[in-house]
Amino acid sequence: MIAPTTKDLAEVAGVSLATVDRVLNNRPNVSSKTRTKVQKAIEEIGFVRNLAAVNLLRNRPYKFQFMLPQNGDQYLDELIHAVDEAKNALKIDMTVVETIRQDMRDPHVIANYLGLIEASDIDGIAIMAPESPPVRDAIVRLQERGVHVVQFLSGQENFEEFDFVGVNNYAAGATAGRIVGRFVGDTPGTIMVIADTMQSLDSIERRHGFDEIINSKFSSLKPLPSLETYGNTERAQKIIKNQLDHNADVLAVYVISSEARLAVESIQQYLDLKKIVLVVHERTPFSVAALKSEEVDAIIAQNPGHAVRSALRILRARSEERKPNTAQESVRIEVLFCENL
Amino acid sequence: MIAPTTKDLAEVAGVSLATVDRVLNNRPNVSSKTRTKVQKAIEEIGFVRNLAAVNLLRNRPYKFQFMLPQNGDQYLDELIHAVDEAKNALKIDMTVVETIRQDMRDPHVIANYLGLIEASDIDGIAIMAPESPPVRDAIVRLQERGVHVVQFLSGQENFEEFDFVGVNNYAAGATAGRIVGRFVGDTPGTIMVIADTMQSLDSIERRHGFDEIINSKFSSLKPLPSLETYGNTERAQKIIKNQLDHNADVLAVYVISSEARLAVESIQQYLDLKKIVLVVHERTPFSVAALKSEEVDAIIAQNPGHAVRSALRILRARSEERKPNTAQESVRIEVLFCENL
DNA sequence: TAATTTCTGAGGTTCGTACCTCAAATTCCT
DNA sequence: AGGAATTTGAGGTACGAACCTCAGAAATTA
Repeated sequence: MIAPTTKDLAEVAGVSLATVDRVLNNRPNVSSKTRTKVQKAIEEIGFVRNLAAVNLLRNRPYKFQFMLPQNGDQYLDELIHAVDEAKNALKIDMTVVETIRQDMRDPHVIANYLGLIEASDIDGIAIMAPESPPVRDAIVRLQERGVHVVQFLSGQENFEEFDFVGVNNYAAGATAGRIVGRFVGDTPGTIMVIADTMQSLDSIERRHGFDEIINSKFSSLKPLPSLETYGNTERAQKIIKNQLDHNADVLAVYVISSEARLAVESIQQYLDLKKIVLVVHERTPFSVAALKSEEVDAIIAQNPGHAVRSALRILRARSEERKPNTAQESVRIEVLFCENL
Repeated sequence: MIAPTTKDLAEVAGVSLATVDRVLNNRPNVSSKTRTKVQKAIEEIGFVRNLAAVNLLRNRPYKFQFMLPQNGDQYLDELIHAVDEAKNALKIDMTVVETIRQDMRDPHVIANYLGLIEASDIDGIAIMAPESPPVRDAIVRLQERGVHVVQFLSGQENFEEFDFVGVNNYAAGATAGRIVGRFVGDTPGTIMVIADTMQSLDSIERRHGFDEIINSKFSSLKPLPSLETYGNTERAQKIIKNQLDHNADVLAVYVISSEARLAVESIQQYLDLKKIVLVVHERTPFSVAALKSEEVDAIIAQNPGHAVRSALRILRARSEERKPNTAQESVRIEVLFCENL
């Protein structure tokens, strides 16, 4: 029942400890015959490296970074807080985490920063940056230099080849659609959709998922064209008012962006939030308060703490040349009402 | 930046390594003056045991048990599956997990089994057993014998003093109430509530939470008295039919138990599931299929994989004399629609 | 066959902590 | 002050894997 060691492995394989070591650590000068012999023995006795021993010998903490946006509102604060919590929890775990803030508006700045990172600086990085070709290339090169990368919450397209932590935004939008549809009931009317910007992949995917459900399941409802606030209150109010002037029958509002405050505070000027169905994304002090006061009807959220830990587990696994546990690492689309906060 | 070792600690405290060892491992024959000196040094330099070294030296896997019910349906299968998955994931982690099945109907059998466990047998156990005084006592004594215990999903009352993994059932019931209320809309009518048994604390708490929300927020709806199936199909059908005969205006059904199949299949005989609002607990193949076919409108779930990992992390932390990370270990009340499965 | 290259084995050291023994120093008690 | 009890120090071993060196065996080439 006791775990086999390299010594047992050597014995079973009929080779010396030195050879076992050469095979396990991919050192040169091993005949392919010997190599297979050892590998067969590994299978046979179910040998697994003793991580404690490896880490002890390593005697250097794993160093990971989180690259977060420079600008944001409450959801960004939540993320930063989640990273800080992880820092404390990982003190015992030979892991050092630091947060880097980047202006995400210019992909070249991001790509440039990534281009300067060497494997000797950090073991891995979790990147929350909008999709863009320069960033994508920088990530690929970064990985080639031996730095492990996790796409964090906001991903590059086609992330099969990268590790990704975050929700399926299409499904998140669809979930929002389901809730809006069911909560509104049978009354025909329109739905306002507000985003920070529709440039980002996240917003686009959420919008697609939302429309798909509304159109297929709740055809008495009509989603209006997306409004983009660009983080500007005046603009937000103007375009909202404009859309309302042309659509008197708005029954629901779906706020697509992760930061809901600006949008919600803007529509509040023109609509009675208690009379319409309002679905937003992400749990923040603002959205929670609005949910409790029943102005917001549901929050679609991805748990930042979970996401951060998940990213760290993946980076850790990659650094130790293990496969991440995929079952554990998928971030759930949470639906929050005021009862299950 | 490099982590301080016991050697550094000894130096700062102005004592020998042997004394540091005596303090760290609570050995006798240390003057209180010396003890405080060392403890102050620990604070000062922020010393933390190097877990890798401890585990290496320990050279024995942590052994944990999950005590699950003997009888159950699909949710039990999910739990067992989750434990099995954890087994594989933890091979690398010096952790051995085994599953024990117990007939949960007789508390004395459970208490008796727990009474035979010694700290030399296992390091910790996650117990999923209904509330009862003999079990409660057995757990207390088990802990006194040095075996770490986690209440798993189903807890003894007043679990402040015990570690508990699972959702707040009052809140889970309230969430179900919220969904039922919002999905039904304004039509007045009654709600059928079906449980396996109302003997268990879980069911009672869920029912309370459910009633609280329905009565306070959706007063046009009237929850009917709980029906108890006792896991018997014939009985279920009989009592359901009986209640329907006296209440023609059933608009919704809330299935309280973790195993929804029996109840849902029974009401299906008498009601068109697509016409009523149906909320059930726990994600199982059955409930997922029913959700997809839109017979079930929402699933309130606690993720078994998450719960299992959480229980194991707590047991591990306790075994290593660490504080569990409470933020991470709370199990969320998940709300599942067919879009966010 | 001899010279050369490639492979394998034996043995040592290191990481940080736990646990051990034994001697020496300090305190306590009469 | 003397003896006993308590407290402290010095030093060792062990855990499992990574990495090192060096000698010698085996295979390959000339």
